[in-house]
Amino acid sequence: MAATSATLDTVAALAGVSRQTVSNALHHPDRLKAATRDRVLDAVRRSGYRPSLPARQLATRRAHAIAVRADPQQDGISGLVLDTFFHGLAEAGHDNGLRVVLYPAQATQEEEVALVDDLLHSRAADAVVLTATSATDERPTYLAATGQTFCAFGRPWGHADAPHDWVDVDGAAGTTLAVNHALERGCRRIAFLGWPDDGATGADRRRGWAEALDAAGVPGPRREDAAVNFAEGAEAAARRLLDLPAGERPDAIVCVSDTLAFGAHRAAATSPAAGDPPLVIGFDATPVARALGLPSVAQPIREAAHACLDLLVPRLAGEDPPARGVLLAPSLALPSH
Amino acid sequence: MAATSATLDTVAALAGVSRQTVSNALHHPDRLKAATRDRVLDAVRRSGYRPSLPARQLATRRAHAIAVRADPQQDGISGLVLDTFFHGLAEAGHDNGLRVVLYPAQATQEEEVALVDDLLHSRAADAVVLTATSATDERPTYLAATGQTFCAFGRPWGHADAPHDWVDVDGAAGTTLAVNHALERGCRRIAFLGWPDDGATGADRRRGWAEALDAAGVPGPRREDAAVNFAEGAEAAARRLLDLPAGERPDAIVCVSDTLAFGAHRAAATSPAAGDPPLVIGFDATPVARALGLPSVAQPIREAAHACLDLLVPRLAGEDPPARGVLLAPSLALPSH
DNA sequence: ACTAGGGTTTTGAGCGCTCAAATTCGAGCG
DNA sequence: CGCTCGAATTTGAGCGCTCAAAACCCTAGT
Repeated sequence: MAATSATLDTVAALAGVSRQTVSNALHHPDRLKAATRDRVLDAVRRSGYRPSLPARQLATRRAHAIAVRADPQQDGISGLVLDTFFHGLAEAGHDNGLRVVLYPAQATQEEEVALVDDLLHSRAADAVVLTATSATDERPTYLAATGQTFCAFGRPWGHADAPHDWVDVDGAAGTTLAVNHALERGCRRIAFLGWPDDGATGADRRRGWAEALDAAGVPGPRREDAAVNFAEGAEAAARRLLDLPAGERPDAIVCVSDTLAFGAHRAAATSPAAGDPPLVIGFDATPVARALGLPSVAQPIREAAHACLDLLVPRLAGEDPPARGVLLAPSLALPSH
Repeated sequence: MAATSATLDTVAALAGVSRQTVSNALHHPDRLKAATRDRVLDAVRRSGYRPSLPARQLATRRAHAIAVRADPQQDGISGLVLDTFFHGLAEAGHDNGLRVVLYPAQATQEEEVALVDDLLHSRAADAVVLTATSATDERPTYLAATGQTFCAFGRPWGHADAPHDWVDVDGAAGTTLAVNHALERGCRRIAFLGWPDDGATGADRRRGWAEALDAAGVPGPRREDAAVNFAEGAEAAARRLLDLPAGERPDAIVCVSDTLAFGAHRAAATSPAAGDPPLVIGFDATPVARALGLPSVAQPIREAAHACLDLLVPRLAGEDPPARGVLLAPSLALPSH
């Protein structure tokens, strides 16, 4: 309508009240007499007023935004998880009046920390959501030390009771689900196909497998093998398992990722079949697992994003959130038919 | 250092100059005498000064940010494309002093347009990058009509010479690459597996296939079939092609997506092999294609993101960008071994 | 009628920056 | 040696909002 967009003063003049009254009508309607409020809100409508975010940011000294890292790329079959996380964040942020700003991943941790520091100090964001955390990650330590507000997606593996907020998915619970599913399907020799490195995430998932077998009191030797997230390697590793003598040949393979499950599936399909092909179970419920018809552990990514905001929102309001860390339970995605 | 963070005035006092001189040292170093500039910059360093983004936004009436939609989810095997696009945007934005803010996809186009309108008017962003555009998309029309600054990732299919900036990947060129690769490998009966709908993107890719065959002057009947982005359907469709009599059976299948390629690959593997299995070529170069060892057309997503900014940056500066639309050439990703 | 007292509304003072206009400085020239 | 002119720097004003405190207005109590 107007040549230049409406401001509080414009609306105030239109409604015959003061600037502050308009602000109150918008943010503290209870402070106003009903008649005034309605009159003002009507003026707001007629003028097409839109509050200026920058002005609000400046006055309140808050960005009303959170930052999250944009990863350059995701290897392996498990992509698209981050997409979902971003959307969840944007959605939950929107519900809380927080925008989500992306920052590009940097080559080194130092650069990244500097960039985050900058975002926070220049008031482009009030808090950061850290993704892709690992045991050797310096970022949480630094951010915590400098008193920044943040929430990590990933447990503070290295530092057991690190003093910061985090959200994670219970990997062990996921593999336990997988094992129990295999048991229900009548499998008894349930092998594990993991990652060769000793990363915390992989160890956690392996533990869930081992504990589930313990709990079920399954006898017999326990087989496992490992490969990096690469289909060929996984296929070879799975084949080693399947080439075991008939009595020891696994009838199920619980995999630490869908990439490995993909490899295992190929091995199973081409293995000199002695009876039924083994049940292969993946992790991450990617479209690949779905396409192959493999069961796969599904992480509640959207919920994780919302959980991050549930921690961050009170924190930004100066209150303590209900918990320091949130551990979410995954589910098992079964093939649709 | 300081209890409250440094501002221009803090630094100015420290360096014994005025506020504006500090600002100039930062943004227009040429306006200052070298000695002054150095002295000021030193003071900036010592004070740990960080410019306040909101203050700058308010004064310049620009957000120095662009908005992009966070999709709830991507169906099919082609995920991760968006991840890469986001990262490219964040990266290119960072290089141009623009932040990237995410907005959650809305249920309806009206809601989405309203949200975008809000972002732009509240000065949370100066421009929008539209993704997932289609022929029936009202968003470009509306944004153009209201004079908003934006760039679409996807050609303005419906409206041939729509008056807005866009970036897209040349799908026809991609399938042409695929056909030529198949020809080089000695294939002569090159079929096409497309989508059943008459979407512009699918039609474009199909055209590339047809034209490449024309150009090569390949004789014989031209076979094609279609399926939605779903592995089972694709497998069935591919099987129909492969069940053709020996002389007509395709020796290569160019697919409109990796999801379809995946299905075709399965059909090829189980088909009553008459000679060599057919060459299956996918589209999008997802990890699945890589894992299966299929060639696949790779879209230059990162470049597309950068191209969007190359259009938007001049536009935001009030100049005309070098071109209205940018059509990027894809490449063919061959299996690594 | 007169004044507390509460609820309602307005005023004043910035938040930290950038623009434009005004001022000061310093050399070059007659 | 004063004067002009351009370069270097400063000043003033304001971007549009929120906070706190002040001013206002009414109703109830005596």
